[in-house]
Amino acid sequence: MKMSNLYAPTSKEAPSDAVLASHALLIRGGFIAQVASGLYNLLPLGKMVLNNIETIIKEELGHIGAQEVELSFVTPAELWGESGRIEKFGKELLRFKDRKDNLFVLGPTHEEMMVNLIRNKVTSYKQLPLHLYQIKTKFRDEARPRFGLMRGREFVMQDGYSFHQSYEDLDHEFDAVEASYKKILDRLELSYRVVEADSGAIGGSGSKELMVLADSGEDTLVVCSSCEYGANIEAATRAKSSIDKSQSSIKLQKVHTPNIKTIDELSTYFKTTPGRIVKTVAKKIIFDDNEEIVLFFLRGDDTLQESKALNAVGGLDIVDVDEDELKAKELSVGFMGPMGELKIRMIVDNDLMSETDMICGANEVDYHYKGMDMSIFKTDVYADIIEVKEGDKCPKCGGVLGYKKGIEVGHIFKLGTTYSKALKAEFLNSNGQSEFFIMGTYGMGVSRLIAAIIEQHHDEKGMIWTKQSAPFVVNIMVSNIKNQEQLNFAEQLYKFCQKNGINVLLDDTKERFGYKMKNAELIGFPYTVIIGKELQNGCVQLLRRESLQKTDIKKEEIFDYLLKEI
RNA sequence: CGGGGUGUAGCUCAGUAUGGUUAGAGUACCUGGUUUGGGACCAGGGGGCCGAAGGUUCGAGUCCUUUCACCCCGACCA
Repeated sequence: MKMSNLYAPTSKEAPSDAVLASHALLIRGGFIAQVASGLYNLLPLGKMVLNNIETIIKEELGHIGAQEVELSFVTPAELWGESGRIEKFGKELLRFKDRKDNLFVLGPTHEEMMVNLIRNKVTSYKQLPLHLYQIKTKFRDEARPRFGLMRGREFVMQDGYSFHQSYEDLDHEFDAVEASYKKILDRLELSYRVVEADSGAIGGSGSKELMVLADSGEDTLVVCSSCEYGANIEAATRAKSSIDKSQSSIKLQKVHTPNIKTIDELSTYFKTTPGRIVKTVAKKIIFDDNEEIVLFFLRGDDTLQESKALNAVGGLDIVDVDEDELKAKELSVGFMGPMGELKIRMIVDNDLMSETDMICGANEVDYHYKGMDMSIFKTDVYADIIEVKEGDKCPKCGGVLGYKKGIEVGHIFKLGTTYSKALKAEFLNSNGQSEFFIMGTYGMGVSRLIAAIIEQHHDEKGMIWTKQSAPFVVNIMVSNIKNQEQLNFAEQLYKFCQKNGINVLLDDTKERFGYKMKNAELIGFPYTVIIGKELQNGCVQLLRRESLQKTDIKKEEIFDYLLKEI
């Protein structure tokens, strides 16, 4: 490819609405162009990078026996009715009707379609396991698309679905996909972490996310500094805290605490640590057909993790409660607690189990109890509902936990029979009995990976592509194309690269040296061979994008040098 | 869906508080010339329904009403 033919409109200035480096650089480098909110056109350079990533994914998934298919982007709404997700997905599903007035949905993910593809066709355990995947445009009408390719409404995803006759077999495939996904990220030279994820309302027996580490990431991860443990903050756990519990014989006692409401005020007043105070958090939980106020109890120095809280009660949504609603339940802010005849559902954090000598609200203005014993609760109200803090102890090794930010580029999920049941997809086992398929689902955000790579590989001058993702690995730059000697040598090297399978671009534009250099740095070719004034001394220069170091190389040696280096 | 912000040349933005020549700059683009190792210089040139609709006024980019789009924070996100 010659630069003079390449459609890559670059610009010096960043678009005013780009916040993330990846977003700004992709636009400045002429990789993408925005169409509307969350919709982007991929230009030649962007498409090349996407192709490169897809090639790696296909190679790696091929190694574990997954087969590529391509399902229709337009999907019949009936299927979404069968699984019940037409309601659950809500407005995120883009619906429309065809000329015959049939309702359709643009596919946001393809569980239903994939189950439909194999049901009544895969009918025997002898045909299992089966892993089918596709790399395909998805559409989700997100409430708030943002950050360029990071969170678009239309995006490219690799989505795989596996079918099994046993959970052991699913576990096997799950591990194989994890290994395969890690290989893909390794080849893209990304630094990442595999973390435990919230399985959410769908349930299932396990779910992991692959997180590319970047400060700009939208997810908060809890990671251990001394072992491999990592989890999304929505799913992270910790070792039980070791609060000193020396005294246990103190009797329950009501204490006048005039206008003392906050955990800080209470710990000062009682001369104790926040960890010995029971914090009461009231939330409204939305269910399918009703809503309910629930009290959550946790240590004063902990905070409620809303996803965990929601999972603990099995609701759809968790929202704040206003003071009037609390008063209607005879609760008052600052003095709420578990004591008394409250007809309210209560959930207690695991960490409080079997504690004694705690302080809690008395459900009476200006009063608290001390000497409270947690044994008043039955064990079935306990759940893990706290948000792990930095500095907490690792549940695996006891090491120190800290936060990191991550970009979710992959999610693997043991689905079980959720969809096969809903869509009545069965096979006959070796005893001739009918069983639902046990499924796994695996997704990787291909277009998001473009952004993720840049978030991890860029500097103030531009993008820094890795060899496997770069649109072109070598850029041959002719300093002055009016110089016939330079041009001739460049053409010679260009042809040599092409013949030897090196992905090469020849910058034969009429621009001046400075312009070409800035452009090469912006686009981020891993290597640029500068053919310029040093040629008269028999030398060319090799610029490495990552270090920005220029090395003089004898012109007759550059050929072998490139072959060796790339 | 709540809160905030912005729409003027391809791009980045002035101009709008206080209405008044033909709406500006930088950059990009075209032509000619000079330059040629870090986004060059000189001269000339093209490019605007001032987001859209309605209104007030002798007169609207500027004031009023409605509306649309885009961005940010939050909620949401298999």
